[in-house]
Amino acid sequence: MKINKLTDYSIVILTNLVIKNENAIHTAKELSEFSEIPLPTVTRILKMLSSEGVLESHRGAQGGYALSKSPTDISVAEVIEAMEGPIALTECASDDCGCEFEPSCAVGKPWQKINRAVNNVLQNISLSDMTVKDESQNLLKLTDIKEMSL
Amino acid sequence: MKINKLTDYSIVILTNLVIKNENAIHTAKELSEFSEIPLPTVTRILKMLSSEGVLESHRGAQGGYALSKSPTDISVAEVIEAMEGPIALTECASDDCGCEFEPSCAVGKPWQKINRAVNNVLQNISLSDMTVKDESQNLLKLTDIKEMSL
DNA sequence: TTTATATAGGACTAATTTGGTCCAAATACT
DNA sequence: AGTATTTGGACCAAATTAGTCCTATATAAA
Repeated sequence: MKINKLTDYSIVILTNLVIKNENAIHTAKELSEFSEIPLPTVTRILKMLSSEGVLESHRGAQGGYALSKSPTDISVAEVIEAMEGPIALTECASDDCGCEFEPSCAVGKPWQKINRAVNNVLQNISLSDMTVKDESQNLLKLTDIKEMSL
Repeated sequence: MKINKLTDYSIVILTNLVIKNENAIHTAKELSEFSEIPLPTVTRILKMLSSEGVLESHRGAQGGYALSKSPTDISVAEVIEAMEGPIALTECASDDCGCEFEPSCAVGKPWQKINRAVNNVLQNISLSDMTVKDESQNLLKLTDIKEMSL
C-alpha cells in the first residue's frame, strides 16, 4: 500500500521543476541540487519519465529535460504509472485477470471497484495541484468526485 | 502502488471465511484448503490478523480463528492496516512527517489529502461487501462519498 | 571540425522487504 | 495427568527495489 521510493522522488522532482520554471529545460544536475536527491538516482528517474513520455529529453550541450505538456494536464496517476506501471492494488485488478482461480475466486469484482475509485482520486490531482501548499484549498471538489465512476 | 501479496491473500481468506460461516471457528488448515493457499502462508496471515485484533484465536484442540466482530463492521482498510500498518502512499503522509526536508519540501500537504481520499475509499468497503459478486450492485453510493472528508 | 556538455542504455551491487519454514508454548478433550 | 491439536514466535531464504557506475550517442558552441 505504498508507492515506491523512486516514485515518491519523481513527484518531488517534477513538483520542483514546476515551481522553478515549468517551461524551461532543466538538467539532471540542476534538479538533483534543487530536490536534494543524489544525482545518480535523479538521473535514473528522469530517464524513466522521459521514456514514458512525461518528460521530453534534449541531448547535448544546453540540453536537459522539460515537461511534455502543461503541469495542469499531468496527473499524479500518470506519473505513478510511468514509474511503476498500471495502478492496481492487486494482481487481479483487471476485468479479466485470467488467473487459474478466477472461476472460484471469492473476491474480484469488488477489488476492481476499489481500484477504479483509487485511480480516480489519483487522476484528479495534477502536478500543479501538488505545488499548492495552502491547506485551505481543496484539491478535490465534490463536483469532481461525483464524476468518479464507481 | 500495490498491496502485499499476503494482504491480498488475507482478504481472500477472510472473504472465504465469511462465505463459509461467519460465526464459526475455523482452523488454519480448513481455511488453507478452502482458499487454495499454502498452509504455512495461511498460518502466518492468521497470526497477524489475530494479533491485530481482526480475528480472535482459540488455542488447543477444537481451536482456530473466528472474526472478532461482524463482517459488516470490518473494513478493507482495517484489514490492510492490520497486515501492513497505516495506509500511507508516501513516508511523509502524516500531518507531521518530521523529516529533515519538511520545511523546504515542495510536496506534503497534497499527499496528505490524497492519502485521506484513498483511505476513505478503503474504509467504505466492508468484508461483507467483498462477498458480493454481482456487478450491478454498487458498493459505494454517492451518499457515502459525500461524507468523505477531503 | 573539435570540444565540452548532457542524456541513453545497460550492467552490476547493496539493501530492504517479502515470503516461507520450523520448533516451542498453550489449550481442550479423554 | 496425558496427549493430540492448534496457535505463537523466532528464524532463514528468496525476490524485489534502490542506488551506482561506465560507455555510447547526440548537440551546441568555439
